Amino acid sequence: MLKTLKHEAKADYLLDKGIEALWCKGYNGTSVNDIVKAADVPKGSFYFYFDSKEDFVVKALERYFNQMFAPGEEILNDKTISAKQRLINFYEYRNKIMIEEMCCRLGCLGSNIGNEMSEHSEKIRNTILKLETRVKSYIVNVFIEAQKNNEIESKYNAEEMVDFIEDAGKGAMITMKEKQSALPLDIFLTFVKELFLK
Amino acid sequence: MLKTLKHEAKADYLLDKGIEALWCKGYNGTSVNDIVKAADVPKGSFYFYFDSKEDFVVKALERYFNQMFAPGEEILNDKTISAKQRLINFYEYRNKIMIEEMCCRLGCLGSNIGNEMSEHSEKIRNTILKLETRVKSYIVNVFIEAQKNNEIESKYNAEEMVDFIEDAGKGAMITMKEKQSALPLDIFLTFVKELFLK
DNA sequence: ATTTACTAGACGAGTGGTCATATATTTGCA
DNA sequence: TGCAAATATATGACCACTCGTCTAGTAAAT
Repeated sequence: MLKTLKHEAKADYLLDKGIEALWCKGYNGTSVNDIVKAADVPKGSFYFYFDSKEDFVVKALERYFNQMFAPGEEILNDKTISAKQRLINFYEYRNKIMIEEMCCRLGCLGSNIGNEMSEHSEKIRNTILKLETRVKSYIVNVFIEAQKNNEIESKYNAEEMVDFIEDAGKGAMITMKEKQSALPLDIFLTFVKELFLK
Repeated sequence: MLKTLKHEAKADYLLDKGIEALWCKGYNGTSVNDIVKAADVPKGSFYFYFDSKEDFVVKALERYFNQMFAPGEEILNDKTISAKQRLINFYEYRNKIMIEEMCCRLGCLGSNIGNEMSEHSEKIRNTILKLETRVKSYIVNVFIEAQKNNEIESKYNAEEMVDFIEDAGKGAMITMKEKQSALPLDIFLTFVKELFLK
């Protein structure tokens, strides 16, 4: 039991170091060597903790989503604040993370890898699909709550509207990287609020 | 002069074959070998026609945008049709291309490579920025025309709104790849029309 | 004969992945 | 409790292959 915990701790350490590299350089741009060097772990150990590079990336994505979404989940669940405001706070928080912490250069690991690998690995594609669906369901719930409270126009299908907004956010992050500017995220937020207004 | 034409024709041929591979597998997923094999050209020739892989990709992006945007430009410039309808036709056309021709699996070469390489190659980043800016300016012009005709709500800044819509389209293409479904593009179009309505 | 167009194949570095061997750590039993 | 047997973890050399690039050369045109 203790050894299992130690095992998991080291695997997580490798994942954390690997996430940094993957986030910046993508799947094909990141080698197993990059990961073990960053973690200062011998190459052979990598394959003791993970079956393959693909397996590593699947687990990295799961860890990334769980870590990144935890604060967002809290924001969305804070019942002391109106549903609509929670949505706005959530998107503002996410923008802030992308701008400040990552200097407009990295975007979202999930959509980076999703864009690069969906066509080439079913395991990775399905992992991202599953994780994004989970995040989206939280947002949709708050969205529906806001519609019930008449804070957001209720003629729209909540699922579809959240899909659209999430996609607009994904695209804004690509343009953010291309322009090395936070402007696309600002514009994104402006129009999200606009859509809520209807 | 003749040899220059031949030279250019062969370079273009390599570009066309390379675009296919790049589109599907990205920058780091596509090797120089992949390109020369697809074109059935000896490997050594590659560096006779291009300075480097990076140089090749810059030229591939330019060729891709010029080829892909030509029909779109015609649609946007067809003065027999109202400005607003031209915009809708343009986005419908683009969706159709992405869905039918590419089976929801490839997305846009520009934003694929932009997402993968912006952080790692200034040449590629600036090329994509330049090409996307050119496309966007055409759209903005038609957008402004539609606003002048009162076909589209004119309280919005045209540049910003087109930025937002273009980003929403980029993101929808990522999700399309992840889901292997055209639905994200359909939702995108629905909300674009909705935004126009205001 | 000289210049120009083109190509084969080698170069060193790096790829994902394997494996034999070595060392801790835990376990079952005396 | 002591200790051997079993298990878990660590290590880096090594595999076959691919990477982007370049040099030295052949083929073709002038």
